[in-house]
Amino acid sequence: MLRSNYLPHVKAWSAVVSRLSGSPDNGPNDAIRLYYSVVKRVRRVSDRALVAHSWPDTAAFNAVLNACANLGDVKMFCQVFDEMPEWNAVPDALTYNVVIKLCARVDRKDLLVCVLEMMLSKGVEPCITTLQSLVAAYVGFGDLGTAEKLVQALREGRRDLCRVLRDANSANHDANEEDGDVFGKLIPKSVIDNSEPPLLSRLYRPNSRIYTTLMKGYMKSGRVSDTVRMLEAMRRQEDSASHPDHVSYTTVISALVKAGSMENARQVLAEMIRLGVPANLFTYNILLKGYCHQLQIDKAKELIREMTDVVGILPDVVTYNTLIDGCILVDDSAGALEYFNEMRARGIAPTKISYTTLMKAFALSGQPKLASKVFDEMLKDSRVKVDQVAWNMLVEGYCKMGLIEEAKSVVERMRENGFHPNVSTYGSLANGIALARKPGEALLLWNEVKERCEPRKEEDSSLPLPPPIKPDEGLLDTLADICVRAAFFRKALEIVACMEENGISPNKTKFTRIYVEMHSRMFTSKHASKARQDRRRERKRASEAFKFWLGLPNEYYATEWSLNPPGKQDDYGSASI
DNA sequence: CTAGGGTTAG
Repeated sequence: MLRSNYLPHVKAWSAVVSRLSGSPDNGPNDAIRLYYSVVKRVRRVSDRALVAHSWPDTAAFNAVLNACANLGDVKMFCQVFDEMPEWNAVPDALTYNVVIKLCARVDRKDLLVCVLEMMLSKGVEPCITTLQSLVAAYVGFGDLGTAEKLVQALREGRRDLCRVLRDANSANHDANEEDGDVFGKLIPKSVIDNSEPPLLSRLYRPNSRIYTTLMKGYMKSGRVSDTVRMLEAMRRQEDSASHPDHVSYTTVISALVKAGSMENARQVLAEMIRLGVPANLFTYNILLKGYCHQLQIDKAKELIREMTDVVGILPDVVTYNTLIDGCILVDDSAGALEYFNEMRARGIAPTKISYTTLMKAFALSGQPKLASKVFDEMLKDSRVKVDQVAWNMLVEGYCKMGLIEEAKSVVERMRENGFHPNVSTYGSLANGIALARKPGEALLLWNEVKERCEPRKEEDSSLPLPPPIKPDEGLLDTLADICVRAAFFRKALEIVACMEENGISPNKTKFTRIYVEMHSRMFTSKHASKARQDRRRERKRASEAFKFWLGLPNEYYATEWSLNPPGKQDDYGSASI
């Protein structure tokens, strides 16, 4: 079989897998597919030793596992992991670092310490980035307390890190057991039963990456002074490996920019320059965003001039995307277009974010036709792939103008192209419907939203059902608002019940005001015909139920509950709050 | 230059 000679060397195919594993869009899936296509061909060769050069090694597995982790696919991860012995590939520190990343992706904070313990018990020595991954994972969970304890323990030269983490974790037992059986084999929780946890085999000094990871935690949670204090502490460190570098400074600048302290942010930049720590494009882009958000476009332009002319850093696509968004913030859609064209003229390729941001400029300024033209350009540009956000922006453009029919036909096209509307799409439609004053459309929309809220059942997955959605406050409040105004009280009650199921408290004050202003004199006409009164009965019942929910005086206060027809009790079901 | 600190769109 000559064919077997055509099997690529593991170094070659795993390099591709590695590159794909972290790339956006379908990269991780392609990575896994590539792995299986090679492995399948190797398995077909009767004497596998002949194609040993193609066997996946530990590095190849790490790349595939990274793809699984990026997808958050625990089942696939365990499946690939279990195939390692077949090829004599032994998990190394990097493999377990990817496991840590997987735990972070799928919300299993409780398993982080188990990974560390398993590494130690299997004799795999953690590397410094293992510890950084752990810090990053805790930071990602918003658990800065544990992240701090971890860093502090490292600083103190402690080797009982597992003990430290177990103690920190003992507070929260609410582990998500759903993946337990899948994870069970990979990371046995039994390791943390009674016995004293293993000790680190050596000491680890925190480096500036670890400190910066913790700083990022402070930054993300808006703790500006802690971020700045961390920088100061790093500067006082004796060992140069923990001194702040350009990323540390940039993180501080990011924290200050987020807090709107542009003056202070500029001072940190000046400090970087003074100390000879090179600011880079990231640093400038962050500052740029700050000026745009402060609506200081002039300052933004000045900064770019300084960056280009003095420092010699050229703007990139992110710079331009930020500037385009900055124009939108000051209602300058023409300026947004100018920057877009300037960018292209300079040979900087627009990304899907560039196109979508430019669409936003036209959508928000009431020019859906122009937004649509940008969308068409995007479709023609082979370098970018139209995604959900772009479709949503197109829908938003029409909804912003109350052009419901156009918006609906875009949603149809969107479906034909394989994208299901999401909460954001529905939010735009709801706003458009409110603007167009077409409450009948709101009923249709609510029916669809209601369908998508239902948890899907495994059995009837014969058809590719759209994924379930978790409606947000904006969407439900808008729908309820429309229904209350249109006196669709039955539907309004359904929607507010849905809000409460999703932990959103409906704005009763607002709905009461709308009810009193618009409907308090409803059903008071004495001149209606008998037939008309009959037709109105159901609506009146709904109205009373809604008043009951609002806490307004209603006929239930004056009437015996038992007077309701027994079979009709359910009518009020959604009102029983 | 793969897991591994800092930027942009709904």
